[in-house]
Amino acid sequence: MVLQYAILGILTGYPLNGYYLKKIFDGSVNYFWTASLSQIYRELVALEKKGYVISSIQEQDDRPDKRIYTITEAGRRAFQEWLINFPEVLVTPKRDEFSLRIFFGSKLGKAELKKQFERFIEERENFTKTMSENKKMLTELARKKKSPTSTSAAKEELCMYLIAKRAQMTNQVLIQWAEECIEELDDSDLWKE
Amino acid sequence: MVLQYAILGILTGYPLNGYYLKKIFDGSVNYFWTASLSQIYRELVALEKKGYVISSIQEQDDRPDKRIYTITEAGRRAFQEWLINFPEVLVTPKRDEFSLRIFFGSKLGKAELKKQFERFIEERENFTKTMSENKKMLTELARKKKSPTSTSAAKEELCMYLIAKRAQMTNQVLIQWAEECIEELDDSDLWKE
DNA sequence: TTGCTCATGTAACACGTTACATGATTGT
DNA sequence: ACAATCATGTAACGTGTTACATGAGCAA
Repeated sequence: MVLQYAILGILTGYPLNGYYLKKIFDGSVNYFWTASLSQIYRELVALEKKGYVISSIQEQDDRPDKRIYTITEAGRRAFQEWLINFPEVLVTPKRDEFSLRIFFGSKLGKAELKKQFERFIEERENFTKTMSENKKMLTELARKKKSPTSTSAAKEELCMYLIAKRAQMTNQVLIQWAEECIEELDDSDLWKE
Repeated sequence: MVLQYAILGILTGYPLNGYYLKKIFDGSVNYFWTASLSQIYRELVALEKKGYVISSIQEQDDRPDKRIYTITEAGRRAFQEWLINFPEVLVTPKRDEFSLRIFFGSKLGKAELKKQFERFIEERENFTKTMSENKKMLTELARKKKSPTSTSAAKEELCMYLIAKRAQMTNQVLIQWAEECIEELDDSDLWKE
């Protein structure tokens, strides 16, 4: 359900094929909602069945043909309705294997634990870089998209900024957390290795 | 897969029935890995098929009978092996409907957006309280559990502390983020309402 | 010549959610 | 009287992952 609305939300801006939709996903929505390509293809088919999108084939000579999905009026209405009905209970299942492993980490060696925290920090620092690259992609896309008025475009930018800020802030605090964990391990004399 | 190891990890400490296992889950692992009761029952059956746990019925007069699951030697080995083989690629799918809705929030009114951020802050503040209550439950449980040595018990406590700290820190930063979002909205003149 | 990107999809399986069924006890 | 807690489970459905199949163009 939620994934379908995420897809509809992206399609309100511009018609897209599944493959490229996934690219946009990876550069934006992906920070808070992940989806695989096969999932996206499946949901696009489901959305077309519902009449929320229509597809058309765009032939290409050098590359494989594209199936372009365009949102319908019914799709726009459905998306708008979903958005307005902000529910009290939201979907927030958590699946963080790293935390789980650290939670049970007492059976791991000190060196191993430290190594994992260091790797974690590295990943988070890479994430910071990836984010700024994605930002470029999104601003490029924003230019392609004709917004009805400049105010609504500015509103969209604000919302994206707020979400990007969240990603940045949590990323930052996680790096700090991991650094403190390493310190904590260094200060601890529970391991003899 | 991961859920099965999470369950095994808990069962290394003490034999439990599904219902109470879920309670412990909600008070600890739940911060980074959620699971429903029916999922836990299903995985316990799967674990027994694999020979990683064995169950026995504990009859009760006043309450329904309990099916107590005890981890086997094979189960302990499987868990230990899983833990040691810290993979490079970890499971971290994201499903955060709140962020998704805010991301597409430009079509929402300013008042509505502010309301949602305020609600978000409230929830986060409740979470802080819940955490400290859970902490009490966990320390009670820790007393029931006989750890082979005091050092390993202390190690376990350290790991739990590190994970609790993570939950606290991210929670804290999310409250700060939401407060800044409200400010940002207040400062903005993009809405006329 | 090996692997990546573009491009679409199917099929099988694994995992997660929701609803249903049952029923005693305890607290408000 | 009503709701919550304790306690276990099944069944149907919805969602997510992984592997497979196909194939051209392009860069190292």
